Amino acid sequence: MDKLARKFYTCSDTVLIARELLGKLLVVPDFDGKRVSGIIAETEAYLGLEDKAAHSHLGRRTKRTEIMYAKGGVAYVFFVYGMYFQFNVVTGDEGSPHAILIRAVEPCEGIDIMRKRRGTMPDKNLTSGPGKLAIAFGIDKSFNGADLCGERVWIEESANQTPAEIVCGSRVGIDYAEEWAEKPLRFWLKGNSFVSK
DNA sequence: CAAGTGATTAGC
DNA sequence: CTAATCACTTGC
Repeated sequence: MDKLARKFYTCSDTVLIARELLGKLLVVPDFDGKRVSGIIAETEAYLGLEDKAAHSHLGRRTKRTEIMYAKGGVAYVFFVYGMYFQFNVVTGDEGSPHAILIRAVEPCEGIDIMRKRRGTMPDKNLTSGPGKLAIAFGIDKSFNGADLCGERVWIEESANQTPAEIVCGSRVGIDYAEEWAEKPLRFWLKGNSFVSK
């Protein structure tokens, strides 16, 4: 399967891309070249300047948020709560700081590697949250800025994509964002058991 | 339900 | 410089 092309990330609306990412395959080859992959089951859109929940709200530009201003199709990885990395996809044109947080995936290839990284626990719990999937995929700060058209991490069409209904709701963990906290910018595959709680 | 954990940020 | 906060997870 081919990697999604640059224009997928730059030539449409962030909210639309957040929906389209569902059902696609997130792929990270490990050092052996062995693939670790999962079907994207849950995403959240963060909309640049106006979104009070976004790190780039009001054009805030710091060392951390700098990569959000890059051209779409690169990774934005940040560290939070002293323990967890969050994997985001930057979208839009250069200078437009939009991003999509990948909140959950359904393990596909390399499940043994994921189990090893996450330790003993039910498979249902391997990648059912943004911090968990970063651990399972071995995503850390060094992935920040990685080109999704490169060799480090990418997204491709899923071969046996079973059509599923997409539903939306409010985003989680952003109670500080006032009226933006309730906007329906979180999307997931209906009934998928890997969607975070 | 609450603690843990440390980078990041805003505010002196 | 210091202190508060945080796009979460786990274990009590």
